[in-house]
Amino acid sequence: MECPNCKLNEDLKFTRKVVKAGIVRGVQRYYCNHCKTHFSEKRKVKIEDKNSHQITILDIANHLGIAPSTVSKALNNKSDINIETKNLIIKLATDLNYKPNHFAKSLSRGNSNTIGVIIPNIERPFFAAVLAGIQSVASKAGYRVIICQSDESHQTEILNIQTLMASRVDGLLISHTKETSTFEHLKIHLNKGVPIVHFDRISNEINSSKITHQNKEGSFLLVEHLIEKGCKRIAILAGPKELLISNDRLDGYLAALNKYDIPVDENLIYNSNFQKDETTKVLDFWLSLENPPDAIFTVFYLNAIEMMVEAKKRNIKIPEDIAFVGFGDDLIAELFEPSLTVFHLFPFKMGENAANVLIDNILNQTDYFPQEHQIKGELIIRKSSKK
Amino acid sequence: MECPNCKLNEDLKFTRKVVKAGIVRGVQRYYCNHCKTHFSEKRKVKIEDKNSHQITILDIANHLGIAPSTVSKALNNKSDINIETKNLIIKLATDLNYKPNHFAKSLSRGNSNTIGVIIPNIERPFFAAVLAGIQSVASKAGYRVIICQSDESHQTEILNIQTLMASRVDGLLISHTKETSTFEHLKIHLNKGVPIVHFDRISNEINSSKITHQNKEGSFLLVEHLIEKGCKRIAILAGPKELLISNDRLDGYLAALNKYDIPVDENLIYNSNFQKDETTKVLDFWLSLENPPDAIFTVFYLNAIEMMVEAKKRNIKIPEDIAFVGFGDDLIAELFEPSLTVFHLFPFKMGENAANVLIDNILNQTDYFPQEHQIKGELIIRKSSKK
DNA sequence: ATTGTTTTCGAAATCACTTTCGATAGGTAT
DNA sequence: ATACCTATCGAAAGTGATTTCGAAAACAAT
Repeated sequence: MECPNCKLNEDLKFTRKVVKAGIVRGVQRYYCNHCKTHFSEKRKVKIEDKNSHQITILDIANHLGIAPSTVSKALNNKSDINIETKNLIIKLATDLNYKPNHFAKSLSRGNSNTIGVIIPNIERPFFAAVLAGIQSVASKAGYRVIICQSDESHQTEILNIQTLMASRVDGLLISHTKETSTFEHLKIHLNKGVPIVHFDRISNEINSSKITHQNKEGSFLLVEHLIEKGCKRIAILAGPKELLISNDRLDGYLAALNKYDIPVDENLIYNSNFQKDETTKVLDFWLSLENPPDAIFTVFYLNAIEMMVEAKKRNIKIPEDIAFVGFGDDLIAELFEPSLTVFHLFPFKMGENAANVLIDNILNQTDYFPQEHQIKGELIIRKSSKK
Repeated sequence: MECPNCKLNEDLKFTRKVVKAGIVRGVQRYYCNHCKTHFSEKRKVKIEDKNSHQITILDIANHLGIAPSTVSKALNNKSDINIETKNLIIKLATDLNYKPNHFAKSLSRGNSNTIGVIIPNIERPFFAAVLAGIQSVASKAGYRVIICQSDESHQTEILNIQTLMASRVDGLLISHTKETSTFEHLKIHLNKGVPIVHFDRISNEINSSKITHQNKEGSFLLVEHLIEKGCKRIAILAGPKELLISNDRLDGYLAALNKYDIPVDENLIYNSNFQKDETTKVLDFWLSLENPPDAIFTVFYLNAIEMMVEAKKRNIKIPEDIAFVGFGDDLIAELFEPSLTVFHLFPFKMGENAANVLIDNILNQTDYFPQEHQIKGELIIRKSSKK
């Protein structure tokens, strides 16, 4: 091994006095006893390094013989700059195909231009549509979107929040899991000043902005429709008691019964966690009653489909024996036979709305106040309730 | 206005000699004629600044009286550090709830720990499931995921790619639009060293890794199944000619006909772009033929459902008059009446596989070679073909 | 000409982290 | 004791932006 220092000084005869001096990160280091200096094997420089160099504001500044700070001003529409130099800089920047480095920008500015979304499950068409709405608004406003799935697990939801906060998102859009009933994990961050917008599965324990459906109104309309069709014993498959929207929908049901003086039968109210095969059991339970229901309202439309499948197996005529209605809509609700009467939701619109509110909150961070919006739905009457 | 400098020196009598000196970024500046110095109104410091201070490696270093570089080594599992100091640092880091700043890390390291995904439409259950698979693998490997939708527009796809590259993603997962037939916009980045993995709608013009279904095999099985059921005139609703997968599926169809010596009738082959109402027109065209088909195979299962809806309106018996089979699967294919015979795909698995390949390519960036995988599918026979 | 005012520019600090590499204390053979 | 070697540490230089603020040129008014 030759000491590069001695070699440079042409003291070649001393290059033998080189000894090893440890290995650091996999590269051998040496010590020269002649010039009393350390050195290590040079790493090979990647060839691509030169090619893949991205244009920086420093490059632009050098080109023009000006300071990087001036370039920054030009590219960020700051007032403190001459219009001519500004145009010059912008022209060169486009010519050179300059792309700002988001990391440097975020590091320096302390924001990320990114919003985080937490949803229970991306494979549910409803949430996919919400996402699409969020994306469309966010990308127009120049925000990137990071999506996390909680998979209906409270623990995962907490982890997701940590991940997103570690990514320094500027704001958070969230729809809670079925399990979530404590909200401390969210409050901490809201208190730190990160705007939070709830959609669909909201929480009232947090002072966040909230986007909801017409949960109560929709239920009311569906049940009222059943009553008008002559149904007297209307069962409801409600959601988990933890979920606010379940209770809202239940309230709508109760309100409709109340308006038409129909007595409430506790046997006909079932709170479900939507476990596998749970709908079948509930259906059989209802069928086993002395006075079985003549209509079934499920708070989640797919459960109505599941129940109709089972009902058909049991030779029950729909809607003659039992009518069905559900909350939410989908192609399958339309094409299934009989097609399902539903309260149709507009998830894409909900996504757009939520993203708009969040971005508004982010921009007015110092003094924003939480907003609450409701997305209108629509009663769609199909065969499953046409007596 | 008092000059802070003179005030400090208690030359209070001179504080009047202050004149305005322009406005910069909205704050008034002044010039003191006594001490010949400029100054501006101090901005109010945000109160939250103190609260929201995130722990940095410098904080840890100061606490322990060591250098930040040492902390960095400890937190990144580098060898060049004593195990005891390392443990000390890690303990303090967890105690202080230290979260690394991704931006600083990315800026310094030159990578982002993020992968980009471009899909035509997040609302298609198939792509949603692929995404779920990608997410699950990526998050386990510590990668964030940014998702873009191309909305089946080639222009949007190009924009998406630019966005993702500007975000410095470490790798790209892409499924092309129906329109995409040129690939220069991708090649540029592949050549710059960004690993690319194609899934589902792949391209053979790029030297990328590719994950596909058993397109040819699946088609073959579906058509063979129809032939075994006695069908003689099998029509195919094929996809756009630009898409490789369309052609693969068409090839499978042709191979099956060929094997069983069934003549190919050009009238029974239709390349569709899946425009609104196109399926109805095609169905009517086929029905108007002298020799109408006794089976229809659609390359996209939803088209089969659409056609069955129309066929039922025309009092055609399924499968007696015409049998139906489709590529891809969904709850609706199972619950529609008659239920649809399909070649079932495993999109979640495809997503997992694609993400694994991409991450592998990223990690072995210097000398990786493109991989090609095929995800197995499954023939599921349902009522629509049970003659 | 003098004084007052605005506009424009750039040097330098900052953001939080990584990486390189010089230095040295301490450990083993000989 | 000497020669050789290893392990560990920290100073310093990036990484690519933004922001602050001093300075001076340019302009305007008296």
